[in-house]
Amino acid sequence: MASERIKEFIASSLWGKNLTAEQRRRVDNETSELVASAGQTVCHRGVRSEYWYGVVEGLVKVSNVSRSGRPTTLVGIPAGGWIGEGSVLKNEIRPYDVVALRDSRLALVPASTFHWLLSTSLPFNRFLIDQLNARLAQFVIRVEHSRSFHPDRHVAHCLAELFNTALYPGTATTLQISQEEIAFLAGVSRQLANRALRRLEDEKLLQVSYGSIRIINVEALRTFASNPED
DNA sequence: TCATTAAATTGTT
DNA sequence: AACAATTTAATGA
Repeated sequence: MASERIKEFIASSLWGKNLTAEQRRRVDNETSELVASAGQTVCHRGVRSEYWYGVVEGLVKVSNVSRSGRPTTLVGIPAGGWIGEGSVLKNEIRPYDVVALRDSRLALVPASTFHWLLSTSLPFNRFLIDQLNARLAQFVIRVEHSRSFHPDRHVAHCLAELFNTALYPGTATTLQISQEEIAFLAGVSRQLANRALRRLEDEKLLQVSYGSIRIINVEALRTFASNPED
């Protein structure tokens, strides 16, 4: 049985709020909670995907360590976001690690519950389509950026995605994250991330401080990512 | 509460 | 990648 905290999280989530009372009762019953401390791997690569994860508070990343030991972060998920539906849908071995970037609280929806929702709830399906579509758009833009070397734009885009209110309604304007992690997230060097952040601060799009950033204008950040004035 | 030290993060080459 | 500078957290008087 989920804690009050988790119940509230589900009830206010983009898909949970549209379930019937009966459906929500079942989800509440079957969802569990996981508290992860900073740096902890929530779910290891190579394990069969048993859960769909919701980020109640904190920040997690989906990452991969190459054979040569180089870490690559594919996507960051702040509070309010959901992750892991791809593997649960395909019932496959999880291809990536899910790691907590700082102390985080997660909601664990079992794969069986997930599939039941998929076959009974139209709003749930709608949410999944929106989520997958948003991810697709995110990666399409990334491919575009990877072909033209514009690290400032790219970092701006990655940050804007992190503050995407359509995907992560719970995200506050301030996020605790180091510049090093932002660099991993954007797939650029720390130097470039540092340079981009100060450029974006100059443009009054965000404010950087020790170990955290505050977004001042998400829309402008998005615009900057696609329409730089340089 | 304050000073000292270690650890984390940032700035620079 | 390496190093220096800065900020925060932890410790103990």
